Amino acid sequence: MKLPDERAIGTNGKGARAEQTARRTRIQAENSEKILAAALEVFSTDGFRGATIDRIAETAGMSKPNLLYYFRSKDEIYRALLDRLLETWLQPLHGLDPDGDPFSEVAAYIDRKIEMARDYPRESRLFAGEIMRGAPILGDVLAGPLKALVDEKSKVLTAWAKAGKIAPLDPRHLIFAIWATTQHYADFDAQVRAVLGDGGEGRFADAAYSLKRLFMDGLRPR
Amino acid sequence: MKLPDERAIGTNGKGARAEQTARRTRIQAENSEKILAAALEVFSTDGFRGATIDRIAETAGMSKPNLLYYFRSKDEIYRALLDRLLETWLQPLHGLDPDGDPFSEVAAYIDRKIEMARDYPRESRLFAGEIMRGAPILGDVLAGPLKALVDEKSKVLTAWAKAGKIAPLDPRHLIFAIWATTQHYADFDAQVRAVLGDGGEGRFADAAYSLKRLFMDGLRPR
DNA sequence: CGTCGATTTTACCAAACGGTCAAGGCGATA
DNA sequence: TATCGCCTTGACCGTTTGGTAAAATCGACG
Repeated sequence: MKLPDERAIGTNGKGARAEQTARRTRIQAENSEKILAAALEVFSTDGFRGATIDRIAETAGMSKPNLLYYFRSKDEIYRALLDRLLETWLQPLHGLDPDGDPFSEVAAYIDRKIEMARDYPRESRLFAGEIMRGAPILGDVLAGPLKALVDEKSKVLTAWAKAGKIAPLDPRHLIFAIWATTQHYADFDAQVRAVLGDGGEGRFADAAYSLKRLFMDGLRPR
Repeated sequence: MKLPDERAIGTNGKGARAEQTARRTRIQAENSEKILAAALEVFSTDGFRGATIDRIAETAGMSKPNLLYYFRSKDEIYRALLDRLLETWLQPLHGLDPDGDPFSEVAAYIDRKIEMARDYPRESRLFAGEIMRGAPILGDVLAGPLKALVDEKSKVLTAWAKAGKIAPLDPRHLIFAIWATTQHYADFDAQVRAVLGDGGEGRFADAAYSLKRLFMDGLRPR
């Protein structure tokens, strides 16, 4: 998924100075990676406005002008981060198989989303921060590709409901519920740990188990 | 609920200059209110680090030095906001009645939380931002009063489960699920609107309905 | 091992930032 | 309406911020 790049208009098409080089070097690959990793750390906790280039540079272990040799601006780093995260982020929903068993599919989707909350909490928080400030960068992606994907999978869920295989819930709100509950364990980790108290070690496994029970059978005793 | 106030140590106990006055005036009440309202707007979208006093002052329609006559620092405004929000925020959970009917109680709780997401989205985002950056201010409150409240209500849910009135889910993860799904409609409003497409007018009512169905009966068809 | 492009650094800039200060304007009360 | 204390302001300060310019250094390759 490609983010629209306004640099393409009105410039020579070249980005940061490092991109004006004859070919991409080993050092460029390494340092760009270090910068993106550091930026993920900083942006995910301080948000776009609260993050500073100095801090990202410090976290990446290099000087600010050196960082700006690889990315022309704070904005460019932020966009690069979002851009390369998008695919990863939507992959689990893509995997929802219309031909599979509805309950296995939903359970597997919950499992994958909980794994992502556990393994990529900073990515989750980066997205959350972008959405919470009104999605100024991702707005078009949400209304375009994301909506399209949700619409597609909603049809699958509706078909399952029509076939009597699952309860006839609004599929979009069901998807929201899965997103919300799973990402909660990444975005609100501080709260989850505080409430669960010391340890809370198995919180992701426990969450996956509880959520699957909840989504399958709800609270009604059987 | 009172936030610890480190100003109390090492100072004369007086806060901003407006607090050194003989008694609280009408103008003080009005302007403090205007400032807190503006600060809520700014902090909830830009986060603590991203928010600036200038912007808050501008939003409140007054000069920066004038604002600083009522609050000594950015930090003090932020703490004041969180402090007066805490009670409001936890009230719905307090209302969960051990003597009520389990299903009515949970349904009512979901309804109240969705109402709050609809009516106080900025408050929701303010809290979310504080938690997402690791709860540096609210940490003690989460591990103290909040954990205590959750523990208390968890006992209620566990008792209901033991009596066979609801399914035996981990009560804390159930509470997390209710928090996550309801606050999602405030914190991720931009995404919800984008996915639902034009209108999305009835989204809060639809969400309340879908969530209650989901939490009651889950996906299993009956 | 010399060369030339790639990389890094030092020094710097203008604007924005959090916050202070002293002086002047205003409003409630007598 | 005069007074006194509350309120507001403009000017200012040191620091941080996003970003630039040019010189110095590095390193891959012939």
